[in-house]
Amino acid sequence: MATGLSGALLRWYDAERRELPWRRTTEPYPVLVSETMLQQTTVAVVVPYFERWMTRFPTVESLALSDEETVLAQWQGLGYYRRARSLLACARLVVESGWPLTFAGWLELPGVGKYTAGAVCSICLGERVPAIDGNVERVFARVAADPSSSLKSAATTWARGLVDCNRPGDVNQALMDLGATVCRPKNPDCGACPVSRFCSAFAGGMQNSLPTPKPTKTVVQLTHEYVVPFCKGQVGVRQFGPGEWWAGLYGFPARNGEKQVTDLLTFTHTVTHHKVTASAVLVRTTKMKPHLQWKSTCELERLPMPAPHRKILNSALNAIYESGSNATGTAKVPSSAKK
DNA sequence: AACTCGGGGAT
DNA sequence: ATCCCAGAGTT
Repeated sequence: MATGLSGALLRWYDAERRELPWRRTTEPYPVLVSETMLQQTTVAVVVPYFERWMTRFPTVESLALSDEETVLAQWQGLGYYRRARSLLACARLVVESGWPLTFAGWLELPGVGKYTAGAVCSICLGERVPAIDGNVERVFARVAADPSSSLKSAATTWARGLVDCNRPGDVNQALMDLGATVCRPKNPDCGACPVSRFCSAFAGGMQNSLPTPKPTKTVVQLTHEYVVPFCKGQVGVRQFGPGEWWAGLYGFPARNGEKQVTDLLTFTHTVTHHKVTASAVLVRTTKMKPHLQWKSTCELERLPMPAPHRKILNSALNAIYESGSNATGTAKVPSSAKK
């Protein structure tokens, strides 16, 4: 029987926990998929990706037998595409050698760091190891009223004591649920908090000034102009190379002085500390430039593209189908071209 | 320790 | 517009 803070936390968790699709099981495969998707990504965004992924790759064997492009296509739009490659590599290692049975074994898998190893081991194996994410760091900073700018080490020591019980996986997930729904970054709901009586920040009325905010990085402004080449019903794309953003994924080439263009759209997207103002134009050509890969709309659906380029593609397909609507008015925008 | 790597939702 | 999210890997 857990007592004190962890006991109050678990009682709250049993009553208030979020019902999430990956919480229906403690099998390592779905748990690893969810934990990988959740790295630096919000729960609401992950849920539909997780459901689709488990339908497309229901078992670790089915994932291991897939090719990288198919895997990346399932991941497209989630960002941090290294995670998808790591997950594929994990699947192949696991099919070869079996699931790791210890924290140290999990740490050796690609894309599995201390957080993910702790989460999977505690949830699937019942190992008493902490899982320190941004939520847990924030909860710790407030409970301990710790103003430090580097909380990882102290939060780990603190959480090690909390998970030393019969339900380490639930303690870890309870801390994250608490951080996500009650001990929020802004305006924490201390009135609804099950551990407020253990919280030093609450006692001192400092919950809104902890944790200490990190210095903001300066944002670099960039402008990217893209061209969507169109020829005989096919679209020209290129694969991003090593060292480029979105290496290995597909998208559109930079505009290079093309005339006779159709304006498509202008929008901004943010890549870490870069703010890019992107614009794209459509160019209808009569020759398929050989340095590009020419794809039908059907093939484009299955191609892994980062979100901004998928957005450009959809805009281009809309423009093409509008101008190409025939006398019978039967031309339709493919469902994949909807926003 | 500092940096890269995506994208989106909440405020 | 800013913050920050169930972080990991590299330099």
